[in-house]
Amino acid sequence: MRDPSAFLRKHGLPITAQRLAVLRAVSAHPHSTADALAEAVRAEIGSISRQAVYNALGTLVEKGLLRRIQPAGSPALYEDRVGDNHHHLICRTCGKTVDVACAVGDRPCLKAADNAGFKIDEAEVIYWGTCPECLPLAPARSEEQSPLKISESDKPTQNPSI
Amino acid sequence: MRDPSAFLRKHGLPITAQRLAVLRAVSAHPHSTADALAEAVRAEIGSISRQAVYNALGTLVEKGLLRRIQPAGSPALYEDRVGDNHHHLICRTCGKTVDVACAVGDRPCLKAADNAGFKIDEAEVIYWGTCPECLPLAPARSEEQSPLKISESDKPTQNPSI
DNA sequence: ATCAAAATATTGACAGAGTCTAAAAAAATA
DNA sequence: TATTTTTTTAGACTCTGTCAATATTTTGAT
Repeated sequence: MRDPSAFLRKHGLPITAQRLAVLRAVSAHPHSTADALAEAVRAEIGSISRQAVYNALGTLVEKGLLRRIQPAGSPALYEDRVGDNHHHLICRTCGKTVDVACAVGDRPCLKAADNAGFKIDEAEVIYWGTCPECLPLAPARSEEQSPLKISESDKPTQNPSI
Repeated sequence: MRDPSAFLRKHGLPITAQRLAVLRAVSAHPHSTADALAEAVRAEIGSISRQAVYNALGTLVEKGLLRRIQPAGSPALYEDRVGDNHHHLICRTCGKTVDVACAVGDRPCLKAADNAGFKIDEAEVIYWGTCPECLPLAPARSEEQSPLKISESDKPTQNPSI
């Protein structure tokens, strides 16, 4: 997004310092939590209320400027890459999240085998696994761990993006 | 699962009334929250603590007898259909959740276009849309609403399964 | 049947993430 | 610049889920 101000204006949204700063923070730190983004914004413009961050993220997601992903066991993450139907690959150990192109092509994921009468508008795909850095640390894995729940002791680098 | 007791024994788990009741509750009300399951169990055996429900669900998921799904914006849901790699279709309006067979086949979802060096162990797919009952209520939809977050006013049938 | 050891259930406090509300402040509009 | 609309702030609150200590139940062997 080249001109965030123009975009906000186009949608009839008042342009505020908070919204612009949140937008820049997401762009600079994709796949970050609301909390991490609030910190990033504070580093840039001094201060912002928690609610203002949630407000900004909420309306920007609603208007389609941002995308919210909510992995199991993790707070919501935000990114500014929208409209290309890409998916995500998340490390169960450190939480690192990377984008992956849709495996099936452009937007075919929207077709379920049987839609049960639903009108489907989104296919959300999350690949769970272990990232290259964490592979040597935890080669074996039992049936399931609570994903993204890192005990304070064995976390290598939480929120590596920010 | 025909004989839950045998299964528990096989895994070295003590057989408790709570675990068996939770198991039956999930079987009777698939795609329910921990809270709803607690209610169902209470209706059957009188009482159970919240923690016991979480404990039972946790260990049963861990042992592979149950599956936990955690849709964005919703508390975790549980089901007893495991091991067949099916996916889910969720109504944004009323939260109704139905099973759908994997569109691509047996377990090919495990292949991402580019695995970025990750060792992928699960592909989680959720189709978001509007169910037949809710379609007439909300024909138009803006870019995104907070999924599964139903304002008290316009919810048709929350937790229809229980 | 009974008893000791191990595991689970209960209870109540606690934590993280997010929402709600009313009042204050800032943008937009005229 | 005055007015109206919208956003921001601050703080209380809710909802899911977890932690920890104690009481209870299962187990397995007598």
